[in-house]
Amino acid sequence: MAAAPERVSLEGLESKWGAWWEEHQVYRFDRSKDRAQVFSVDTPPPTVSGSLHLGTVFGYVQVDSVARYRRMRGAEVFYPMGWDDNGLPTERRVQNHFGVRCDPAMAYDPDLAVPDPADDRKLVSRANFLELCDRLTAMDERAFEDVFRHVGLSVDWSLTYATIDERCRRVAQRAFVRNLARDEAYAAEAPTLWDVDFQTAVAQAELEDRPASGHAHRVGFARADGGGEVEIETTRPELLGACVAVVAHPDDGRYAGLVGTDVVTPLFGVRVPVLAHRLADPEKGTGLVMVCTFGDTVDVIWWRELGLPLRSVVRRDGTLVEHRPDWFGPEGAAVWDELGGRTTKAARRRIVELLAGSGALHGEPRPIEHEVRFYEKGDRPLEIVASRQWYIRNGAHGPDLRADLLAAGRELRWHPDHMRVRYEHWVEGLNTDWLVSRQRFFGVPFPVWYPVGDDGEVRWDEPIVATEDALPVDPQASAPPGYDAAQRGVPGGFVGDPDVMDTWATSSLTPQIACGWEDDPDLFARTYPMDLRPQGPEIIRTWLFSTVLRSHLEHHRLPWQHVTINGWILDPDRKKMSKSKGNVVTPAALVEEFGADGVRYWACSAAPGMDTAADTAQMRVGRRLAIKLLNVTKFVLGLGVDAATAGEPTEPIDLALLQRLGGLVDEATAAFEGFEHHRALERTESFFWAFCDDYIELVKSRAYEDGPDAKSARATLAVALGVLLRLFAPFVPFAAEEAWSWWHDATVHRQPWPARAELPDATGADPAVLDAAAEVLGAVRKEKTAAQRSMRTPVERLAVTDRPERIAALRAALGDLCRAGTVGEVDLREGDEPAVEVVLGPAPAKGPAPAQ
RNA sequence: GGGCGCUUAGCUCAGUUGGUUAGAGCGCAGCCUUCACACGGCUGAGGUCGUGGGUUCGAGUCCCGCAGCGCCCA
Repeated sequence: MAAAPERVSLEGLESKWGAWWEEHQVYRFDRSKDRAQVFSVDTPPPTVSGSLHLGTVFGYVQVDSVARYRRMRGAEVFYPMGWDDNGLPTERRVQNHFGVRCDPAMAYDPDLAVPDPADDRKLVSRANFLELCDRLTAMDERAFEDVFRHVGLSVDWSLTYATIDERCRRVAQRAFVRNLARDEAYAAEAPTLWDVDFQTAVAQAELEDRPASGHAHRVGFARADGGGEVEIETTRPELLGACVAVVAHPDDGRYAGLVGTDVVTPLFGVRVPVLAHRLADPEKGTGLVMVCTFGDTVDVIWWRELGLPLRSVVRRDGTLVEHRPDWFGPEGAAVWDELGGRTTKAARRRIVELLAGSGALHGEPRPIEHEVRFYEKGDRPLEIVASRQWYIRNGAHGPDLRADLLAAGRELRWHPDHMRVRYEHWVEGLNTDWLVSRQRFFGVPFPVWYPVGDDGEVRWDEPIVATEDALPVDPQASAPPGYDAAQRGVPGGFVGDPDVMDTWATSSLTPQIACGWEDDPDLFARTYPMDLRPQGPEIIRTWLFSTVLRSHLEHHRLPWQHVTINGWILDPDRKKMSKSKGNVVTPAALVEEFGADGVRYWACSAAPGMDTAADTAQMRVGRRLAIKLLNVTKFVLGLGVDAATAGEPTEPIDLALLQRLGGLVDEATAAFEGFEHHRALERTESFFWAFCDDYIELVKSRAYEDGPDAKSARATLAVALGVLLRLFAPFVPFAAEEAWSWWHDATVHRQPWPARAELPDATGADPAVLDAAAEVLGAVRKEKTAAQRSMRTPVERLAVTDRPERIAALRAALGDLCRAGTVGEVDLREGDEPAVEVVLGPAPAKGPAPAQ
């Protein structure tokens, strides 16, 4: 216990109390508590590639206020942190940071020096590349932890995990192996959305549509029966060589006679059928559309539903195949010599020239604006290629599972509730199973090998799945049971699955990872299913959905009871903050300027789900609140307040304050119970300022005196301060702890949350006593301000006319009112017209105030 | 095109089931060095609650239409 300093300050509180909390393990999880006593939080593992975004701090601080509240309510809070370090963002950052590219064919170099970014595109082996990923993420994780500690997140850092660490790899592989055993996961050769730059498959959840400029080309196809030409319209003429059919809507009378006949593609001379399908739009272009394998996802539907052949011309790097496809007619050969090997963009330009030269291009290409499908992290439009990929069933093709997942969404408690519909729309709109394999390096490998036949062919249909006790495994580094390492890649031997899991395939298991699923059954029983999943709105369809899915498949239950969704951070122009706009402020700089408590106050002022401007003015207000808290505490303690000698509140105005305080405690508690931290803060704050400006001003003179009246004031101040510091502790934990430390030894963050029952009995107190006194005091101040006089100016005469009950209430606080307003003569009168008359006296003498 | 959310003072936002005269903070203006606080305090000005209808004794609050902004999906 330290006495309040002469002059209070917020400087240095973050490091002082951060170190103290760590040393005393204030937030350490006590695993002797059982499930009913535990409140477990499934903290989002932030992507550790680059710098921490203010929006992340915003959301995490809100959650921390809830965690701190629960802890004070007596729950044992299970609050781990995780880092999401695997996946493409890290690979991309490693490539840029070190100037390297991964070449899986190279051998590991144990002596590889840390590459110099100036050596652009230096090739390194897969193992070396992964080491560089580990090196860089370790640096980022330290920086992130530092910021989180400085804003006072009350996580138990001893529970930290990273999505690429051994424990996460084991959980991800174990869950996958079980999915596989229950036929919830499967591999399939299928058309796949493909990013040609990253050269990896991407999932439905990672798509985004972007507006793009293009051209509509009218192209003539000859009728195979020699009956002239028909006209199709396409934005992707470079795929003409991949054309497998032409479709029209079944009700489109213009083509009723054409359906069922064949047409011939220009340039390549390939005979393709004209077919009817409901997805052909008669309003679009000519109403006839060519089907290619594959230009877009509708092509995939046509290909599948109409049983068309596969004729691919686009390779995985976004260029056209070099060799001439064997389905072309003789005239196609010369054309392909020009097109093969070109990028789709270059091929498009050339094929338009060729079509124009042959007369098959009708009119000029017409410029259009349309939506084009991109990988959300990608730079070029997605292609669709046929490839072998791993999938997890998600209800897209299973009505029972979909119904279960919809039911799970209804059972989950959403805050705010309207976020539920985003989940429902996503589940209802799913059209493919979840594609979980990625053709990348820094991720969790699939624990699967394949035999190689004596003929040298890989038996992709006969996977050898690792046993659970062997996990985690890297099939690129170890051999499957029954084989030895020398048999890798040789006839009669084996190969490892080359792919890694999508990041979400691991992070969809954060509840299992954090709670120690299978690895620590005792911990799991005490923490799972978890109480709260806090997260951002943009990852409902990815993280939230996939976590619900995995938990349903494995445990047949929700992974958590509640989910809170935080809002976006907007810059002062109400634009979403983003690095590309250059309007990002670093959280560390803001903590430096406004203090952790100031930044936290700003964050906690926002309701769940509410978009919020990055408003430094609000942070300044929070900083001021924190300072005020320290000053008030210093003042109250300076009166000689001491819990042991405080005595009992007896004065009507003191009892009035206590009754109001009880109401505040009820409100703040109810707000937190409903996950409305912002309401708890707002109510506490407004009570606090009225407490300072009115109540303290009214009673302070009395509190300096001796006798029972003074004791009543001091006891009330002590009780109120003790309650207020605890109510504020979740929001401004540093100032609250500092102030608390001046009169207590134990941390405020493990004190019991205030309850009405602990307050001195104020039943029957009239809260109007405080209201009336505060209002008349305000009238006196107003008069002094209007006369441009000091607040110490004596009031010669104060006359108040009001309803009888108001006059009675005022009389009960008259002594305090007169001292606070330096009032001499008072005239209280009952009457119908409320009025306050203030007659000011001469200015007080200069010099020190008389001793009280 | 569909869905969800938002629209209240110059700015940021409260306004819980419909109920006197719509609130707060910031900013602004004026005043006060007052013995917890100038990293302060006091006082004040400032709003036809986006818009048009409807329900009701009564609407910022409920219903319908429209507009603007944002996000998500197609």
